[in-house]
Amino acid sequence: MAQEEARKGPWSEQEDLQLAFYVNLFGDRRWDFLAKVSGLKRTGKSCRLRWVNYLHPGLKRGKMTPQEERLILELHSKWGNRWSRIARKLPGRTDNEIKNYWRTHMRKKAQDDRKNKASISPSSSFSNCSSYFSSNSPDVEFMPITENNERNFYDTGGLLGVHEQISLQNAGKKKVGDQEKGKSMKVYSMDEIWKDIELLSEENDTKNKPILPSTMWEYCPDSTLWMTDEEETKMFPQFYCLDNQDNTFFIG
DNA sequence: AAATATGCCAACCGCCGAGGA
DNA sequence: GTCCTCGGCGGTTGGCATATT
Repeated sequence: MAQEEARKGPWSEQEDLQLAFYVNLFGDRRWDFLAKVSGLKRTGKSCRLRWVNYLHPGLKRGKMTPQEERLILELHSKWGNRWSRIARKLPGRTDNEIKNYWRTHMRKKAQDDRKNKASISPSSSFSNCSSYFSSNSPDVEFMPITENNERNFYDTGGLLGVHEQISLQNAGKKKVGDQEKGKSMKVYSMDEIWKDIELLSEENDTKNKPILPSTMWEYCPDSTLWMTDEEETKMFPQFYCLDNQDNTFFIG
């Protein structure tokens, strides 16, 4: 079968909404499936990346704190470029973010070191790092997570509803910042959600592309879609939940 | 004010391992 | 045991924003 050419490049807000909606519906595991079901002309990989690095509700934005910097330095000296592993110890930070951070800041630091070395004594840039730890640093494990209890950041389940977060992102135009995470359940009507999507499709001039596949279920050959409430709750700790009585969505 | 350099970040690419057929 | 698909990971690149000259 001739696969349609996958879309590449920056994601539109409409695509983000679409992806977030379907991730909340089906969970964040089967990315190929999600890519198909959602009607997005993206690869599963691309969807996963977008979710993990940008749309995930638990994401922290903004500058690294000194504690985070210290932790990155320490973990990198321990594990090297195992960014995903390091990221697991920094809740809300992605491997990509840490990788980028390391590249820019450490490159700069290395340059500075080189300058310093020229004037002081010869030493590796890491000896510099270790002195950084020993000095003024309290316990580096400021976020104690045991190996067993290690929560994979990529698992679905953040504090902020996707719709809420995307709205915030739209309001703040990309830079989410350290906004207060949603502490209470928020209720959206179907109309609100779809209005958002419709607005976006108008803005982006999507030329009447359907947001949803004609019948969603034709993409769901898999019995896992029919789970008990309990199973579903476990799998999707946070999702849109349709209230039949007043036709609203809960995000919880 | 314009040109250039640098910083930052999103996204792609290719490789690898796990799991299923 | 082999092949295939998919997800995850690390490296890299491209483009936009900001700073500097």
